Amino acid sequence: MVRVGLTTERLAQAGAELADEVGFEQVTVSELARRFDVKVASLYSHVKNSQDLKTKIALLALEELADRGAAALAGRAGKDALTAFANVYRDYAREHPGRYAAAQLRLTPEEAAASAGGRHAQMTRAILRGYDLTEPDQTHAVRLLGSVFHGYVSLELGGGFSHSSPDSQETWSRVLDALDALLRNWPAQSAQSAQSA
Amino acid sequence: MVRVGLTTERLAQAGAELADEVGFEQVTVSELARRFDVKVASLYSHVKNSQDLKTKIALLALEELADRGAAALAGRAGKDALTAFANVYRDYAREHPGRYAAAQLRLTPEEAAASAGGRHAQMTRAILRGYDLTEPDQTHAVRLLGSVFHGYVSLELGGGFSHSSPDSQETWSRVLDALDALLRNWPAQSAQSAQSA
DNA sequence: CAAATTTGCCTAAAGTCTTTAGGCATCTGC
DNA sequence: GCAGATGCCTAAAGACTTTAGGCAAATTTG
Repeated sequence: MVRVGLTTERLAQAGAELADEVGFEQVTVSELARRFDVKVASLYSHVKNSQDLKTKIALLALEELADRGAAALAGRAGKDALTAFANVYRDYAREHPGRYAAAQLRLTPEEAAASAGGRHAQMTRAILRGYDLTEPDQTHAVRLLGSVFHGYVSLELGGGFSHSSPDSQETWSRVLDALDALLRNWPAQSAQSAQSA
Repeated sequence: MVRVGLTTERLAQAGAELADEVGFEQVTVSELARRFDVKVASLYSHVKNSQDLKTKIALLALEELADRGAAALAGRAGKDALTAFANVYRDYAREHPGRYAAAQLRLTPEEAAASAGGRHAQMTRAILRGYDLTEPDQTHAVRLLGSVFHGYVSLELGGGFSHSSPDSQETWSRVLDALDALLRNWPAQSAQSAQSA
């Protein structure tokens, strides 16, 4: 009975690799046990259940993504920062599709609070320092950027932009141009949206 | 042995309702059988397997969404069309979260071709008729709109915008204002993105 | 209208994954 | 080196998936 040295962290790490290989949906406690050449029940000392394992993979991915974002943002401002940060998301999703899917897992409020989610929001807000936005427009813009990054990457990963021209890279560049232009020239509230608000 | 009259369509329909109630991930052939008060194996005459069931729910959702989009677009143009179409996505996701999740299922190229996906793209392109964009900018804009709609709705559904001010409705209105402004004033390709392309 | 055929739902069974309970061997600290 | 804690094990039950083969109800046909 040789001990292989399971820990929660190693399981999350191996789970993340598994997710990238077979897809986050296909990550299973059983498959993970197989990879460690260990019986399934053994994992339950380190992980509460299957959901818990998935949550830990999600938290890992959020941390990695936040670390990369912070590195990309260091010493950059304005459009340069915007582009670098956006590319972090896109590149991460392409390199680690399973982890990226994991990062999309719906967390409970407590898990979310303990996650790197706050860092992500802070970093997005930091990008906006290079533009001239005050509250509440800044928050609107943070949410817009999050939506575009996530939405684009997620559609691209789903194959939405393949097999059609122009290629996805070109659109991505132009979308970032467009966002930069929009942030430099953020429109005042329209009469229409004023009545609905 | 009373026959309850199972058909593929009724299964997809009931599956869609189940998805809205318990979440798309939790949709299971077994649970569906229970709801029809029928043995599990009986469903396998109407549906190839679990994946096939999910695909059929996804196709149903895509059709419904396209139908609503078409209705919303009729007789509208410009920002009016943009807003109406965007609200279709958001409202559908809020009314039918399970179906909306289903619509995000990754389809095979054949399934995708047979889906309402093409209608969605056509309708988004129709919105842009109210703005002065020529190819390839039109395609870039189609992809941007898809990204924002999907990204926003998906983050909102995940609870990303709750418990913080301003409320999500206000941001949504301002995001649509911003997109309208952007489309009316689409930026030329920047020097930066020109070199990368 | 009855016989023949098709169709729909059934029973049975095997495989996989999840999760809990309890046991023994291996480490750790004194 | 011993006592206790820890780590991985066996065993077992419950749920979902999927296939194979059967009987009865519906439909087609003469």
